[in-house]
Amino acid sequence: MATEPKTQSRTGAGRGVERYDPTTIERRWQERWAADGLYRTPDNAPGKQNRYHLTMFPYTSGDLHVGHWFAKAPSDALARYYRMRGYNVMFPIGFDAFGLPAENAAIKDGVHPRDWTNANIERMRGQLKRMGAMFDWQREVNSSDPAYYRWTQWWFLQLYQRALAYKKLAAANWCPSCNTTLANEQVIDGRCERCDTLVEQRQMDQWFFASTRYAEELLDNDGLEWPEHVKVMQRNWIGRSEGAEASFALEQPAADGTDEIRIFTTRPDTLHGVTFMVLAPEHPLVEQVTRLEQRAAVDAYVEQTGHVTEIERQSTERHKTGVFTGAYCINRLTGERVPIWVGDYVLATYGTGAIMAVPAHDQRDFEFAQERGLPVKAVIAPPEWDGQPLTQAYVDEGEMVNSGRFDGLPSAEGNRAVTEYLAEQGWGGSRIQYRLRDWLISRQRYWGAPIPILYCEQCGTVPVPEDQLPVELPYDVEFLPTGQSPLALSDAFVNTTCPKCDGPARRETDTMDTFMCSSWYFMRYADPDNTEAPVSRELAEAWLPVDQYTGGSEHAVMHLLYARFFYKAARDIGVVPGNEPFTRYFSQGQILGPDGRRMSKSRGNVVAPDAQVEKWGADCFRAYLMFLGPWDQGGPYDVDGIVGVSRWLNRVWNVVTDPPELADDAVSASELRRAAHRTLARVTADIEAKRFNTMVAALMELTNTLQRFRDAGSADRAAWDETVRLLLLSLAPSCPHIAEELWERVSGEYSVHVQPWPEYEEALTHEELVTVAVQVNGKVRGHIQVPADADEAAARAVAEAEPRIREQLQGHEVARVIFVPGRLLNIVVR
RNA sequence: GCCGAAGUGGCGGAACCGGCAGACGCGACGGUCUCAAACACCGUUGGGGGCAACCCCGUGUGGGUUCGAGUCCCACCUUCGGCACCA
Repeated sequence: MATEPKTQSRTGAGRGVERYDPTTIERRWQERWAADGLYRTPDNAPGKQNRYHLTMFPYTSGDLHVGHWFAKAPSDALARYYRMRGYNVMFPIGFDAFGLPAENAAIKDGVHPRDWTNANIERMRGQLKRMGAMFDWQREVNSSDPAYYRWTQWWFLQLYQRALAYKKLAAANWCPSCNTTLANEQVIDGRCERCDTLVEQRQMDQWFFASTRYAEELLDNDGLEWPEHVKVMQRNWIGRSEGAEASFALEQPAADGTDEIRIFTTRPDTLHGVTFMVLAPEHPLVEQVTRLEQRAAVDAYVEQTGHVTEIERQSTERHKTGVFTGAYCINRLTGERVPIWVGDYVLATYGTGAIMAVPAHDQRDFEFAQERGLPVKAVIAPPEWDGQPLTQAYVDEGEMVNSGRFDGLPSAEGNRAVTEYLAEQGWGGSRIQYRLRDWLISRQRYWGAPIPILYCEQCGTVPVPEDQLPVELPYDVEFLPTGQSPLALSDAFVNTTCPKCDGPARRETDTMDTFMCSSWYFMRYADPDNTEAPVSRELAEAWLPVDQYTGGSEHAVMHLLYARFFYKAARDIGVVPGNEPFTRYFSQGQILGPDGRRMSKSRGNVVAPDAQVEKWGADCFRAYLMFLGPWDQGGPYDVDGIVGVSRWLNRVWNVVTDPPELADDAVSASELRRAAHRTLARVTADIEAKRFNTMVAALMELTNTLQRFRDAGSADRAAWDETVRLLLLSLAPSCPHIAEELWERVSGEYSVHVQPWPEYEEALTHEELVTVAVQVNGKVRGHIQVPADADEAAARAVAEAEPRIREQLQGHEVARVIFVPGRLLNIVVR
């Protein structure tokens, strides 16, 4: 039992027991668990099934915030529960250690990104350990460690070999504040996801991953046990459209021999209604087709649209600008001559970067045509159309008119017929288009994994041979706020020799998007020290895919989509089993400041977890975060509410360490055991459904029941012991320290965390006597006590014996009786 | 504009399949212990009425289905999240 000197409680407890002191017991157990390797997870545990639980690894910002606790504490409770359920559970942790803030700190404060990051890891590791989670620290990964990013580079080479990584010159999202390019997913409302700066477009030679090649497979997420809204967001992001591609003949072929404009449309049934074409300003044909007399106007327009920010350009409010090129093409279906315009409402990056404009049946084309007096030709008849010119675009389906041989067909059939006809004639055919763009991974920054490519004067683009990995980041570089990557300024890094011809070569100076590091970190946990491969096939099969992933929904279309793409590529490379990285995913809500707004230093509403832990203890803080509300909702952190959880844990402590007089007592035996088993049933169901708030409430109720018996002075010995035992076991996942301490005191055993999860007795989860509400005409008029298995006749007999009920029934005729066993009796009278 | 989620006491929230609305907490109020306090302990706490047993009203708004609706259906309002010239 307890070995340290007992401190006397103050007046309140009044019973001369030792007080609950979370700080002391939490430190002691954390040390003991670490010393014993209690949370080391073997790759194979005889007789146990492996189960992989994962919480997103934190970015090394320097301090854990309440959000980290909110994400990780319930996730830990879940992992601990499955461990008690008999699984060999892996619950690893590591650090997402590459990224911009480290480099910005270097520029601002003169600290090297590596030192800054490592110091942060050191601090965060301590904070994470204070949480008392069952992390297996021997599996820790650090994405900025050369032993890790060597494999990030290896992955790049595998993708390169399979032509899944390629370099192209394209308009890229450029954040002028971060001085780097961004992937599409990292631009939110035209602004940088990190720093909120307006994003510009720049033509740049950049590395991409061909994620669109997996678009169809990524779209298929039905089988995943993920929140529906996340699956919907991903489907919308991928944005599959079925339609047709069609070729329009240029009236005069371009200088380079191009003789057509290709467009994508989802409405081939409107092809006869084309009255003009629009090219995106970036479209290569703009330069080619523009006629002499329009050149000045077109050049000025293209120049001007280059200065429009992406957010302005994409605003639907903005009126549609454009300029005529002077050139024409031919609608092959009608032989009509169609003018070619340039307009920035057409996006260069979607479809072919050119559209056929059908003002009669597209709102945007209609607006464009109206302003310029371009003709509107109706080819789909609106219902009850009188043949008069349209005053607005009719965008719904209808019957084809003015469409020659296709007249009379409804839109759906028309789409098919026109597409087939285009294919027959060699003018196009059916096509599927995605909104998803290939993933731009080049970053013009230092603190990331260097792209393992070099450029040789003789051999061109040469991948760094695998045995020469990692391409290490040089430590000794200058961090200047020039907008140039320090790598580009480092001669020692840039200048190298070609592995093919031994001639002089220059290294690629861009680094990889840090989302690349986080796309495979969960594989590395399975085999963190492997020097031959990112993960061995054997261990990949032992652990992957992840059984339960938890993290914030801000990653719904970034990390989670990239990781899915990456896993499919890894599967095709032969490294991992299965098709999806995360079988189950749960997205927790966001914890806000006490004022209901996002916590931020500038708002002064940041709650520091360290202070909460110091004041209340880790168990209390963990349980309070679980108790706040539904985990997937999040919400404001109410600093005053935690005292309720603290009082509860004190009650748990007091009731367990200072039991009442114990004897044989049939009444308390029955009541206690029923309460215990009912609670266990609730807690079990709640944990599995991740309803931690009601789980804590159930545990509080059981504690209150125990306390009631303690205050009464006596209880049945066996039932009391059983109830305390069940309370501590079901408390263990959420409050591991106090559960361990009290478990040792009552049972003398170690550790509560290796105990099997108890089974409840079904029969004990129901009451023997139940209270049934008695209604007359749907209004509650009284309550009766009946045996749980009483039938309608029995319940009615008891009810009608009640004076109040009899009074209500007097003078009325019973029309109907509804009986819900164990709950309610409703007597309907006339 | 489109898609998704949600509106319940002073506050966070609970209520499995349509069956006693407000579990569990916070706060507030009253009390105990204390020189005094508290993160100690006990009690009360949706609103209104009644001395009382009790009665009436009440889950964003308006309608509907039902013996019975927070829960189902229709319309609307509000809030939050996502997407937004994607042809």
